[in-house]
Amino acid sequence: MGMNVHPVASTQHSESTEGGKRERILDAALALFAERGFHGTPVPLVAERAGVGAGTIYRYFASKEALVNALYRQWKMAFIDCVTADFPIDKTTRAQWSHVFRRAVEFAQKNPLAFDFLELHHHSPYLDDESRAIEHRVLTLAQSILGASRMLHATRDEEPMLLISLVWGGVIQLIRCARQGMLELSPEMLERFERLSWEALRA
Amino acid sequence: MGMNVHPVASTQHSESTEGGKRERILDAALALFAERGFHGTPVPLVAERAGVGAGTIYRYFASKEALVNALYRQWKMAFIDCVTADFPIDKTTRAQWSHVFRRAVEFAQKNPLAFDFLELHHHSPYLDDESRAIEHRVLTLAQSILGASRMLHATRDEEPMLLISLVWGGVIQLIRCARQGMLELSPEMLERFERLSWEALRA
Amino acid sequence: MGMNVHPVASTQHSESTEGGKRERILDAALALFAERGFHGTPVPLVAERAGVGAGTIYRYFASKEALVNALYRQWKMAFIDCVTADFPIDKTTRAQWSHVFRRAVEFAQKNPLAFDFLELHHHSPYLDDESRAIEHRVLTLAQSILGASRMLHATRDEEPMLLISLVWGGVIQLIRCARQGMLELSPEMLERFERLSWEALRA
Amino acid sequence: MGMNVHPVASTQHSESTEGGKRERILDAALALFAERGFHGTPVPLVAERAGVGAGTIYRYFASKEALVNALYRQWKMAFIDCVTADFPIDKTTRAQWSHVFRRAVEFAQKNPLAFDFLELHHHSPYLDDESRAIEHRVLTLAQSILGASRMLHATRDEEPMLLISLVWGGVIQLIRCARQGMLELSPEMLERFERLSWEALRA
DNA sequence: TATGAATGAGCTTTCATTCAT
DNA sequence: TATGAATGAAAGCTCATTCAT
Repeated sequence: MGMNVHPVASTQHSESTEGGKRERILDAALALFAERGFHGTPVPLVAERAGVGAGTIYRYFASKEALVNALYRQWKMAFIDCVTADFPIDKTTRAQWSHVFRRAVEFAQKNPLAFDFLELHHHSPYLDDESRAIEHRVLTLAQSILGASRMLHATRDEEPMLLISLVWGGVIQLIRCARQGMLELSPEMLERFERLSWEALRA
Repeated sequence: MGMNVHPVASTQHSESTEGGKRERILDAALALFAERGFHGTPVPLVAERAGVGAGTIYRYFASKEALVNALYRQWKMAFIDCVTADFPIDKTTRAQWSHVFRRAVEFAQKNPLAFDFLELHHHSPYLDDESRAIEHRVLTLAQSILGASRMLHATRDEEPMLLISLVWGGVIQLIRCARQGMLELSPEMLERFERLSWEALRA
Repeated sequence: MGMNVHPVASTQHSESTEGGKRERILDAALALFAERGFHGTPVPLVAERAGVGAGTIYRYFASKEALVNALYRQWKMAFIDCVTADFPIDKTTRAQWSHVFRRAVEFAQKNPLAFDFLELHHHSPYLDDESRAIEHRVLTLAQSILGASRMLHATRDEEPMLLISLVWGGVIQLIRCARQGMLELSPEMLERFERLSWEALRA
Repeated sequence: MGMNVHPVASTQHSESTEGGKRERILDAALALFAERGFHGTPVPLVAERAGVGAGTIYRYFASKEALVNALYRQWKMAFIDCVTADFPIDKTTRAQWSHVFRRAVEFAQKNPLAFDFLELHHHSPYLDDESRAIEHRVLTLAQSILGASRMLHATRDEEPMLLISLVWGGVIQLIRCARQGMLELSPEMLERFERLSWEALRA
């Protein structure tokens, strides 16, 4: 739960006949932007997939750029919420990393299109300042958590950005490999990776 | 040398007046595709930056897609060559990882546009099978090397893809962070990251 | 009175909350068509300014063209009524011209938007035959009056159309100049122009 | 002559197969803008009439607005040149007015579309500052000439703008009437109007 | 009766590609 | 061989009109 108050769960099916128009447009845009990129996706195609008229999109979003930004924010926030909800703030750093890792993988598995979209579009020129600001918040949060656990000697006495790069880049790559069929993300495999990445983090 | 026989060195300056037209076109396309993406870059703009006529591009490349594929292959190969050239096949796994890590970072620092381009475009719908095949070769190579060192108990007794994902994803993320100014890649920092990632790999 | 039974007085304020919807629509259309032209004015914008729903306009007017024609007729008639009401049929031609001139200027000053609208739209392709017929009636009237006074040697022994063109074109130009701020239409200035134009007409 | 160095003479035929593309576009735009207005004329229609591709227009003009401004300036300048060329600066004011009147009528008869276009579009919101500046120059010139002749007691001792409004508005109206078939502009008729308007001007 | 969300045809503009030079 | 003017299909977007409410 937590993440379920967001449109996360409701959006991975794409040709729904029910549902608000705005949501249908966002769903269609997610699938197409993830697959073909922003510039590679014509607005009329989004409209067709959403089952609405082309003009209708402009009743909900001021421009194609506004649409991609709305989409980006929605899913970035959903991802952040998913990972941070029920964060075991009073547990060990070990437990915290376990939580973050599991939630991130869970999000990517439940929302594969959203995961691809976020990976594909982060730091694109058409993202506005607000979208980029959200991006920044995650890093800041991660840095502060790791900074704290470093003080407690729970994690390695290292520059936090180095540790974050290693394990977070690792997680993203893991999911990508799985997406390309080079690896099957069985519960056992996930546990092994989680242990492995914790080895890289811990003091 | 190794990597120097490839167009690596000649391509990071972009307005050159000398040089073959084909190369000038590829250089211009690299800079523009890296910055604005494939669909976001008009062919006439590539021509202008290359200092050639728009029609000339079509004398060297059958289409815009052919151009991006040629570019992708060129740089992916250059990257592979850079990392694999002088590979210390007879040294310790530790030395091998050190070699790979240093070369990858070196490549990214010498060819920032190429690094961005490869990251941005991997697995795009307009890449053809041959381009994708090259992508695959790297992984296969890495897997076999790690498989061998696993046998020798030089690296952890783990599924190679898990280890590869972790450290390789880490390297890519490290470079990205540096590109965005969140980290300065000083020699010392690089050494620390290399040690860190080796810790994750080693038995 | 005369002209006051027409919607002349009620229409130069534009955001009225009272009043019939039809009238509010016509008022909004007048302001917008005068400022931006027919093709330059979206129907939804007319609706917004009129404070009605977009669909409501189509309950009162069959189409945008029907609206502009209704507007044209309304104001052309209002103008004709304004100029012809209380026409001193039994006075001297001199007095008659004075009346016409004063009334025309008065109309333009009281209804600047209507004056601009009529000037901008006369003989537009989207005006229908009926609208154009009204246009014609004015000229015919003027010609007959001037024809009569010519017989009486009150005005020059000239082709009436020539005299009409001169003084009527002059009046329109005078008002235009004033609208553009190139001239201030003080009572004294008006009197001077009236005398001048009479000099052009009189025998 | 004088005006013949400008594209005046060459532009009233519209479907020409010879001629520069830019000129063909301007000719087509003139006819269509004069007939249907700026907002009422789609760019592809201009292209079709000019016998060029739709995209070609944008090689010559940055936008539809740039096109209408170029057109406006071209013809406004042509008109000014036509009226001012060979201006009898050292002759009587009477001769000067005769010159201006004849040239203006001549221009309107040779370039009926241009005359309509200029009349229809003057002071439109899409005209830029430069276009408007040209507009202003004419008035300033006329005012100074009439101011001078007033000093010499060659014309009435009146506010120049009043006289200009009267006779210039008259000329425009005369041409309009002729265009609508309400008057035939025979040489004799023109001479009579010219005499009439001079009567209105002279001391 | 009145609405305004929805539409899709049509607008302005761009751009991958061609071809006369 | 190299060009870049020209193209027209298709892009992003607007708006006159409709119709379910």
